[in-house]
Amino acid sequence: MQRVTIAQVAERAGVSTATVSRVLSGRGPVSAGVQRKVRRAAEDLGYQVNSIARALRNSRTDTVGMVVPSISNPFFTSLVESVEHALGREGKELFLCDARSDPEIEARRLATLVARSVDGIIVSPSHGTLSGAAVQETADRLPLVQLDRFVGGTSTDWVGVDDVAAMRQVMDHLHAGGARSAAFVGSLLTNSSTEQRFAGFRRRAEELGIAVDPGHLLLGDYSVDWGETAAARLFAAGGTPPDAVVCADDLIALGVTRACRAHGVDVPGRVQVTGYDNIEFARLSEPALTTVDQPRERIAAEAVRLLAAAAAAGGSGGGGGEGRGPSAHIALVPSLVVRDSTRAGA
Amino acid sequence: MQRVTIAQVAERAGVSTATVSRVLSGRGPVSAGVQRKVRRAAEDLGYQVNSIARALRNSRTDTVGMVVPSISNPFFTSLVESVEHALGREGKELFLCDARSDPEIEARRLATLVARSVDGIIVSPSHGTLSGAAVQETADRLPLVQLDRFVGGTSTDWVGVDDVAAMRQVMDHLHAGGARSAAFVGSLLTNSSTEQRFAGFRRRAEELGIAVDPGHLLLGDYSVDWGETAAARLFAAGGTPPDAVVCADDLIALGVTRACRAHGVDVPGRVQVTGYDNIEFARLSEPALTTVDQPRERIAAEAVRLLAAAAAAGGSGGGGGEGRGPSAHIALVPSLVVRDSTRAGA
DNA sequence: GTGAAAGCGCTAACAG
DNA sequence: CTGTTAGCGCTTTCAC
Repeated sequence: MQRVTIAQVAERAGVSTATVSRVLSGRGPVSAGVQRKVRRAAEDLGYQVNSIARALRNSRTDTVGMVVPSISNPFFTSLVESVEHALGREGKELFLCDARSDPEIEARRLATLVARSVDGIIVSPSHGTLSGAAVQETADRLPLVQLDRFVGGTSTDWVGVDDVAAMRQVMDHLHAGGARSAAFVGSLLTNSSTEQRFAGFRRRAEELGIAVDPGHLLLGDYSVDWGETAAARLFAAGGTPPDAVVCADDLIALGVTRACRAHGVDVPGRVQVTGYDNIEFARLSEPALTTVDQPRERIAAEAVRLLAAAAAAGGSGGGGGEGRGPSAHIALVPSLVVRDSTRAGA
Repeated sequence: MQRVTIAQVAERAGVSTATVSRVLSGRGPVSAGVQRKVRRAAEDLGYQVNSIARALRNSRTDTVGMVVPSISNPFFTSLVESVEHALGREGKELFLCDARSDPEIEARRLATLVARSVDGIIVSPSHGTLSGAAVQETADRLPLVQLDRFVGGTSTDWVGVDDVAAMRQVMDHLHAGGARSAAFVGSLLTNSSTEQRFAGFRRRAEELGIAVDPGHLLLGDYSVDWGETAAARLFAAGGTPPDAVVCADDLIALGVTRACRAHGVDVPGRVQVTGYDNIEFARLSEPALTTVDQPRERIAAEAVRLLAAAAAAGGSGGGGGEGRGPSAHIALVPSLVVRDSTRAGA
């Protein structure tokens, strides 16, 4: 099965390849008659552009690369969906890569995307520092936007939510529900999400006079398993359990509520639990999770917009030294979704 | 930021572009000394291959395209992970597309992948008939393997599980747990998964003498919402609810158990519930779901193997008329995972 | 309005 | 062992 080329279409239509190209890409003046002939010939032969050749010629692939820490985390898949959606409106494709939460794999993926000449890259870096070098290097070569998470010491655009503001809402809600002490369960402080959320948690807890036992800061990873483990630790015999458990994401919160069920700890009666992200399964757990809803569609739309702007403003780097002005940091305000894992305010 | 080309490396190393190419792609004999010089130069300049140019020249992209019905279904994302993993071992990349369960979008995605000259395509067709034309057309141009779901009337390789055998296990287990009547909740019979699972359900129910009320066959879509809706219907006042609810996938089953909880129907006391796929959340629901575990890693590995074989056997078509022998249909046997949503056998 | 021709970056003959 | 050269399929000046 040989692929049909522009040359064959040209021959069949009795014109030059230049004309065929003009017709098919809709650029340049071609008489109506010739147009029809060419289209006809292309149709008959089942012609399809060879986007590789086109890309080589145009040095544009109409493809955007996206790298996420984990494709099995529903939050990221929904973010991917939103980005794909937003890109579709611009006639661009998405090339998706999973970094498996490993900065090395992530670096390789980024390099691959550069080699493939994608038009731009959207990345949610898996590590707050170790991802830095690769992200910066990539950003020096291509338009790049960080999404959700970001990495320190780089000068690229970023879109995400205001974690600190979100945590303020969470803590206020828990406080209104009677919480006077709280625990925080997150991942190791090696990515911006956890860092920011933890910072927001700690600050507002202090302001509200909510007690935080140093032993009640449990850092592991973003997984249900870790949530279960952490909860088991919190409610182990001996210590004094907190009134509330604030989780850095929904997966952890799902694990925590599950462990509470298993250990006969009433949620929200004995302890209130909150998540973050509002993944679909958050509403399905028993009890349904109170969580922070991230405006994915808007995050995605902004990211795509920034990427387009960067591309228009001239090939490389998002912000830093050359070219465009300083990089944009867009923090959207998320909203609290109150369900059954917390107590309604007084 | 101009990209470094092979020519610049050649100049810096004082050799020809051909030599550089030979060194960098590891083909052809080059003296050790020159090798070092070239690598050095490439390193200094930060050279990276332009895979677009390479692809145009080689007509090989080392990229495989994958199209799934829905990237937000955890089963498919885990399949994607497995496939990516398997491809990684062959030094190939994955280009992932989401068809949003729409055969038209699916057809466009397939066309795009062809235009992009991927080396092969792995697709789980969203529709049992409407996906047919596009899949066949694509298979005529490129090596293609169907995964999990398949479409009728095509002649391509396929890898998945034996749904009928799986359903036999499910029904036997329910029967042993005392079920004498059962309902089936699935998607519309427009994809092979539901079709096969339904066929398996119906056949074994008959053989075991399990009663199936015609009103207890509920077909909607693969979603939690539909599961909830269906369950509400089954337990609505008036009818006689079944002893067991067999669901065509875990999302549906999650919805069903949730609705049961909401309506105070005891699972598995009053009604047993089973899922299919064994997604991560299956074990988290209350009660944890009994379900069918699909051997994703093996499915993925087989698919990649078949694709490689097809590619080796000569460019196009998976099986059909020309070239290779008849197409392979590989049905792996899945295993039942018994948890708390069913009653242990007598 | 249309054609001829150059060239994107790379690799594979073919010479030497 | 290494260099020269042609050309993958497409777009785009530059002539006519």
